[in-house]
Amino acid sequence: MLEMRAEPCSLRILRQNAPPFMSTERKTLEQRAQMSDIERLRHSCAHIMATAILRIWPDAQFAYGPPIENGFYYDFQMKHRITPDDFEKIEAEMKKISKENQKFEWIGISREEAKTMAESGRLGGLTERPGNPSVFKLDLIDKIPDGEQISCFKNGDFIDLCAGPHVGYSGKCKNVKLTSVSSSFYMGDETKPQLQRLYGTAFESKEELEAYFVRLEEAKKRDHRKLGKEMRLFHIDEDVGQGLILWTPNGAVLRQELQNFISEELRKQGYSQVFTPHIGKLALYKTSGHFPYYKDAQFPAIVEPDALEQIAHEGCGCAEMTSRLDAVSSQFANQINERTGREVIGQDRIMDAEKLLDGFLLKPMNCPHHIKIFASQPRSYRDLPVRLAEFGTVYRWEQSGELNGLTRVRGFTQDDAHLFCTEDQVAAEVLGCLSLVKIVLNTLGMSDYRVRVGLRDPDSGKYAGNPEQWDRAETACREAAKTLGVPFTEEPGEAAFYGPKIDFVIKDVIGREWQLGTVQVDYQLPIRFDLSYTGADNKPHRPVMIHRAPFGSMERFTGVLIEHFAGHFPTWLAPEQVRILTISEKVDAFADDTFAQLKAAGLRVTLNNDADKIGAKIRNAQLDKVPYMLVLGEKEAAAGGVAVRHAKRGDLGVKPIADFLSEVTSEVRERRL
RNA sequence: GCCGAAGUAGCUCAGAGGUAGAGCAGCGCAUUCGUAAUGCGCGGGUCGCGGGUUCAAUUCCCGCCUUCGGCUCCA
Repeated sequence: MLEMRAEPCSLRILRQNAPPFMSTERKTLEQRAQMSDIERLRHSCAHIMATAILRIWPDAQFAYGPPIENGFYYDFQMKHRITPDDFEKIEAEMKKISKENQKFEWIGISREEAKTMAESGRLGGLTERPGNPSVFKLDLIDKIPDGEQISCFKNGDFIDLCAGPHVGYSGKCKNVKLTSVSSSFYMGDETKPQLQRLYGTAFESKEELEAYFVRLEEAKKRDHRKLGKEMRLFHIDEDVGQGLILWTPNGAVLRQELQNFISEELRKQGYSQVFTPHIGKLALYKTSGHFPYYKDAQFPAIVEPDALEQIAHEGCGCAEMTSRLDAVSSQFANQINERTGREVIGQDRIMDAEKLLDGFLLKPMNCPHHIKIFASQPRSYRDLPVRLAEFGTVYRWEQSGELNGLTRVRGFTQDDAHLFCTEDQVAAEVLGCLSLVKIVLNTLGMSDYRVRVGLRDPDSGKYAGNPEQWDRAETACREAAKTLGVPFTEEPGEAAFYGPKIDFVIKDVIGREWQLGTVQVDYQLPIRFDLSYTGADNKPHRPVMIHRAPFGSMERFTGVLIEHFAGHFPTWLAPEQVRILTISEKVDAFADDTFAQLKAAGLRVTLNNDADKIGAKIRNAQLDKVPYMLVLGEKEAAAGGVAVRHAKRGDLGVKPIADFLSEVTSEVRERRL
């Protein structure tokens, strides 16, 4: 699961969840016993796959082979590198093993016996393998707590360290298919050996197996990267840079409509729109605490031309420049440490003021800018809450291997806002944020989501702020989550160190989960920036900050949305809402007139008066996923009507233009699905 | 960043040590047609980039870039 480190600030960017099965933690025996039938089957398939691999490559050393959501895998190490060309051979061997109908037998052994078997290479092998000890099994044995029964399973000649459970006989495992091969680190640890990971899937019946691959094919058809290209929604260009999205005209319409929608809701909820630049001084992020702690995840600092010339003149090297950029003055350090009441900036970062280098940073988040807007004038308790909203573009240096279409990018625009309020207002404001998220998701028909409430770990002392404050904020989050009417889970230890949070995890139509929106309560940044407002008692008070983003980012949300609708956007979002299709040149004038009327009504309409036949024009419009097609021929011209065809609902018959216009414009205005 | 695979026309893809081909899209001409493809013709590629081997490289080798599948990461 996601690890929540002590972060100084803010909107955790919305990431796909690590699937729960990635955890290599040992399961308890009780958890094992709860394995479902299908998991049991797939886990047994992993053993059969290992057996097959060993028959072909006897040197293979196996590590860990669990069932996963849609199948199973086994991690192993061997000289031969598996490629998809090997799948057929391995599958054939697996089928053979299934036919042999080997019994899965449980064997309980002592720790000593287990170690002896592992050292001889017998454990996780078909025979003893002198000189090739089962290194991973040895390590796994060491991880089994003292006193716990060491459990093995044997099928045919293959004996594996395994807590089970398994199916009775390998004959059950016949509907199996290998799906992909990749690599992984032992125990998910980058410093440990890199293993080959072979994935497969298995089902009880042949029909289910086939249906699974059909579903996969369907899923591929709605991949936002494929649809994005086909529908010309966005483009990523090598010369611009990886992970940097170019929103093409069609995609820009989609994004603009989404932003208009959010903006309308924000106005209703009393937000103020702001604009801030894409960069800010390094000192700003030193105050917030983001620099240099997250340096690896940021684009490098931008140094002013004069300063650059100066240090070049001084013969300053890269390493020195970096440390001069990272450092702070003792005055700065004292100030921050005093405000927070802890030594958040160590002595090692302090440098003489004249050696310090300042520069700019492409903003990795918007909060510091919004904080400075809040702090730009004296604030009274009567002004609160102050709600500052911005579609703020941020830049983060994501690892190249992580980039993915619209869902993982290096520059993205958050539908961001920061709320500054009194302690007493936190509950109501969190509630307001959640209702906004709910409106957004409902409007888009995304009903399949769940909510995670991240609370503090009661046993940890890492949290900033006082316990009473935390209790109130956590209660506020919990109560707010309850009002959503959707299942939510409370996850202790998942809070940010500066405050509790609520994350929205959205399922797309295929069932994949994505973390999008988030609401976070923050007690820490107001302290670091020494924010205050004047209370009714005429004394300064510390405001509480709330970070929130219902979409998360325009990029990721759009990506999810494309897949959610499979490209068939509701009319209000469709880049092209209506296409007029003429049957022959004889109706060109009528078509022009109709086109002008729809255009005047504010619809995004195009006219296809090519010499193609009507069947071809309809086909093209269908493929372009245009919601409404108006077929115009001599009949319609004579009657002053339009023959309406909807991309999903088919032929809707002929109706007067005025009727069609009022229907579609109200559909768009109401943002109907 | 790590492991593996891939990159040929706008798109989907075929091909092979002797400087490339299909379908769709585009353009032109003909057709004037009633709810998912009218016909004929034409244009279009430094075969991702840079080196090397060779008489000859898009093809073989090396490096790089990008994409894909994972891993790791994800303020």
